[in-house]
Amino acid sequence: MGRERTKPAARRGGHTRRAATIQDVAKLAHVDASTASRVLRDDPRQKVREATRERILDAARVLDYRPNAAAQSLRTRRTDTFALVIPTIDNPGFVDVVRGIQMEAAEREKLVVVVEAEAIGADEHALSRREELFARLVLDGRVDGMIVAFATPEDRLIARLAERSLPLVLVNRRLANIPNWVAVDDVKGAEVAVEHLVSLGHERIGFLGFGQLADTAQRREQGFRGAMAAAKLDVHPAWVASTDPSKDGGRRAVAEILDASGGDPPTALFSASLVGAIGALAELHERGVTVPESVSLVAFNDHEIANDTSPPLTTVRLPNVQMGRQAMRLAIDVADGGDNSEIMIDGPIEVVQRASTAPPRRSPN
Amino acid sequence: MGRERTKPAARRGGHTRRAATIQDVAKLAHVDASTASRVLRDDPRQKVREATRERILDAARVLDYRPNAAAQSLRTRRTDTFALVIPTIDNPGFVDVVRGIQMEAAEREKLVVVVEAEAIGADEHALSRREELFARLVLDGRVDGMIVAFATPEDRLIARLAERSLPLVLVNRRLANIPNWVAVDDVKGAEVAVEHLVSLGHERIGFLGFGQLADTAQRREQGFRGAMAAAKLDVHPAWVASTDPSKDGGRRAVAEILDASGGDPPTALFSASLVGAIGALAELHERGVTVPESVSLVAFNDHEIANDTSPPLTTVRLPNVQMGRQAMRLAIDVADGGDNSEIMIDGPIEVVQRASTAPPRRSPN
DNA sequence: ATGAAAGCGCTAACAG
DNA sequence: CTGTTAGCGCTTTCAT
Repeated sequence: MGRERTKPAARRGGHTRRAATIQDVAKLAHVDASTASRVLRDDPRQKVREATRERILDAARVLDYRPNAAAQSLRTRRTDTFALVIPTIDNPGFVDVVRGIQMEAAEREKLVVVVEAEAIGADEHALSRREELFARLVLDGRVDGMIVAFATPEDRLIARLAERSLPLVLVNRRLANIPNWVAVDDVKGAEVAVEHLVSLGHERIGFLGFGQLADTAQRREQGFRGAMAAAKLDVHPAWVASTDPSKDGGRRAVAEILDASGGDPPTALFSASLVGAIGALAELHERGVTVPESVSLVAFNDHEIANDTSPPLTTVRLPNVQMGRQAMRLAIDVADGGDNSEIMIDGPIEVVQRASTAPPRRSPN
Repeated sequence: MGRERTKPAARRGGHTRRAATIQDVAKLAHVDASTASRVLRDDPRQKVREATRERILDAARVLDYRPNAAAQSLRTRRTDTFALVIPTIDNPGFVDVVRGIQMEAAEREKLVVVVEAEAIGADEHALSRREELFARLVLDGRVDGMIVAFATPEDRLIARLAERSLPLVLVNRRLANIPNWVAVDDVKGAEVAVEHLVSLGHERIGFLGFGQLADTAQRREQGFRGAMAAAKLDVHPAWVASTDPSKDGGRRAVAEILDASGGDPPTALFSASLVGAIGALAELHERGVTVPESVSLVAFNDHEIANDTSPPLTTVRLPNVQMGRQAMRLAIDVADGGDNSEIMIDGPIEVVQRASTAPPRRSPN
């Protein structure tokens, strides 16, 4: 690691004039601070004469007044800030959800602290560091609530947070003892994928599962099996593989199925994960199995990246942005003392047809 | 937008017992709050008898004491929190930088608020909403400083922030009047890319430029031209195109070059952006131009996604994680009253050879 | 080595 | 309709 070329510089980074306080505003407007406070937050419970209000507003404008967040939250015990915990930023499956959360937050004038759990590290000290960080966020009153997305159920942290009975919302994950969650309909998503393949004429359909520990994984498999049964199709045990939700996991899952099914491979595969499908594609390509000619592939969750693989991947798009928005709303509600709730997003679930799915080569009939 | 299936639930989301304050700790340890404070922050300037210290520490442990962040920062005027502003989370070029920033922050026990500028919206009210959000972050004392990454120079916001002389660090962007920046060596990165192509035997090399307004874009072009000159190669004007840094921009840039160069197209292209290169690849594919047989393509900035295109993209990898870490360090330094500095990251810059580059078909000689 | 006292900037009863 | 008072939880002189 090279030494950087540094050019120390001119001025110091210090602030200039001290920021105006509400006292300053009050003084300038010839009123008491409490009156200024009422006007500035337009407190609905208290009437203020129009002339006074004007004077205060003017004063605030003149002084460029900004309320001090620390003082405000020390007093009110609210920060208008929420923590969002995700495993990593670098997963196409998360992007829309994060976006939805941030959009909703922006509109409701809340701040979002994104904590990337993986960034905290994976060494031996990482776990305690992570706990420490969570503790600081939550227990020190820096946030009004917490949104945990795509958590791994192993995570003891969630359990510990739940104990604290701090407003906590789970996204796309349901856990015993955590009363608040928002999820998309994984079962239906999987069904839609299978129905797409069936409508193309496939009858021998395999399943690439990921992260068995996550409840979403189980529901996707359940949806898969349900749709297969509904279509009166058998699920050959050798056509089902489960690994971890990564590109490499996708490769291994495909390898497993291909190796195990011998001369009797499926004509189509449903991957319960988009990154997994990308890995699967790579493995198929390496083995000379053409897509979609020899085997069709459809993945759960859509993202622009599906356009860039070869062939472009057919996917099932879930209402992820909506899920994010709803999660943020729920977090705000709960922080405001609202009731807990369990929310299943009822948005559109649709196939985004690209080039990786086609009728099976020898259309069975 | 369908109504969600909501199941309101059991308990309310309220907290349980009130958190212990430093007063509680002090009382339990039979000392004054000020003494407790000294021990708990292990203030180096003040000696405390070992026995007393133990008692206080024990009390804190027993009560599970956590300092209240708001009170602390109201008093000390520090939040140990920094804002990170990025255009969007969904850009492979940003991932490593964000990761670096977060890692460094975790190690230095700082919190990072990630603000995704795009998430704030693009409608007519978005700009003012964005300004408002920035204002709240920065001016309300919620953060000790701000890291702005990949900013678009148009952004008036930065200028306004600079006026406030709040600790502000630019990442991968240099702007007049902003004294703090951290950047990788774009010029060298571009040179390395060109040298790679030259070493393969290419002499007719085109340039896909992006986002002319950004200074990085200019430096990459400058590196390109410099390396071409150094290799005594001409840059045909028709081989240079500049669009916006998006997939579609990449498509258009390629189209432009192919259309303009007629029967005399370049044998290799250097794309100053990874997403741009992905678009370029798509356009080439659509036009039946094979990569790398008909034209080689190398992109600035590496990311795993480069493995998933077809063919996999050769890239130049910059020390982006290092840049992120350094940015965080600088932000902390400046917030601590340290001197401003301009830092050029001096890390490894290397070609990641994949399948999109090869010697030109008819090796010139 | 420890305690007493003051105050950061704001809001929320309570008076008037 | 507006002012007075008190205090959120913490740190920091200043005494002792």
